[in-house]
Amino acid sequence: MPRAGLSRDAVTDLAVELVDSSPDGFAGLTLAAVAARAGVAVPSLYKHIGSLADLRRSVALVAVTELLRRSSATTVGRAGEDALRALGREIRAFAAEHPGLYEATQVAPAFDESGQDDPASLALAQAAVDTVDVVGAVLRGFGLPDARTVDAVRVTRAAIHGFVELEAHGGFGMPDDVGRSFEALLDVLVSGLVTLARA
Amino acid sequence: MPRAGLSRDAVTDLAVELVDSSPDGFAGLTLAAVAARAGVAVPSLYKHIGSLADLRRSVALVAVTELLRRSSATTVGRAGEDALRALGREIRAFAAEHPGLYEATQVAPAFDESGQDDPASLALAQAAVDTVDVVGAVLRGFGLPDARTVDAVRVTRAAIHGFVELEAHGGFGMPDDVGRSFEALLDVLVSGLVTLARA
DNA sequence: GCCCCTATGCTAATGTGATTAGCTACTTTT
DNA sequence: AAAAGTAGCTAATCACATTAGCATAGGGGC
Repeated sequence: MPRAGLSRDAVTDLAVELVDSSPDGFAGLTLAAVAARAGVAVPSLYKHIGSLADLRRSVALVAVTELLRRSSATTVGRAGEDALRALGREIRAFAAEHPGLYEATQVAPAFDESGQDDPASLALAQAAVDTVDVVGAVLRGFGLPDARTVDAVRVTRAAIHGFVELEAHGGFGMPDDVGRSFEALLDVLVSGLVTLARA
Repeated sequence: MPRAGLSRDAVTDLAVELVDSSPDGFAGLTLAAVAARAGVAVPSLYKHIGSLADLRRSVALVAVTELLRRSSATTVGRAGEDALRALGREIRAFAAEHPGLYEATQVAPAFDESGQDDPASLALAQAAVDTVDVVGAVLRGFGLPDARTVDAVRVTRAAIHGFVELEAHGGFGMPDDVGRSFEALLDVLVSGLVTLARA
């Protein structure tokens, strides 16, 4: 029996491909499906990953890392309203191109109450924090009072995430152009944040 | 063997209770768990429901119907900004009191491409439309041009849903008061929609 | 009050998926 | 070339959904 030459990264890569090509998205991530792609029996995967939950977190780390990369890339050299609009569009584009990965972006790290958190979960938590920090940096240009910054970051994340989620799950039944509605969301966000900064 | 006296509604009610009390929320809805609560063997449930997916949609119908009821109740007699704030707070409160049901609210009706949609799915779709219509009615008070109404409804739904989702899934890591951030979301929404109406 | 019929419950069996245990053989190290 | 570790395998177990087929409870008709 020849070896398949797998590794943790190789398995994760297969899982990432699967998640974005499966009609079930992130929920379609099963060990059976990954093993089939790898040309290997299901239990063989356990030589490289600890469990399905572990693999899910690996995929989540890839997802958050990529979202962070794109978020950073699109906002460097921009400020204020310009940066916020670019960030919003980039997140929406990421979700459109990688629906499974976008879902994975919401996976929580494993909290081990014994304090023995695994490194992958720590990395995932850190990447998530970094991604939120990008939003904070983008909002610096709005001149919000320090006491309101956390609120503004939450509002921004909520608005963009909510839109992308509803869009991805077919939550918009009307035939009207969704891209236009997203621009309206950005308009509302920009003018609302400007008002919030004045309060 | 005495009969358990089940019915479609009784099974759905048990499922509704389960979904809100299970730590796994809507994902914790399994036939095994429902059967245990009913004091019945798992296959017995099939006398009352068609499948797990069918039961999920039944729960979703209960959830959307209740959300619709509360949304309507809290907005009657209010208008404009007042109505929008009340609606937002009510949806957030519903999600806090019934996390499982709030999740269920996002379940899509079954689309049978043969055109043979079952009545439960039609009812679910109708209830969902009615719920979105409440948002539309609330926004009437903002004097938006007709061409912008759909955008505004989408923006409003996205913002509120996104916030509630992130909050429910522990997406807000900072220790700052989340209720205050939600009020900020409503502030941003109100001032943003007013601006949108002027554009 | 008795019989029949249907609805509601059951057990048994199948399929999918995750996980663990234990075996074997490839590949690298010494 | 032997030793050692690693990466694959099969077999078995567990949870859950689903289907098939059986038994009976309990109400409607006589």
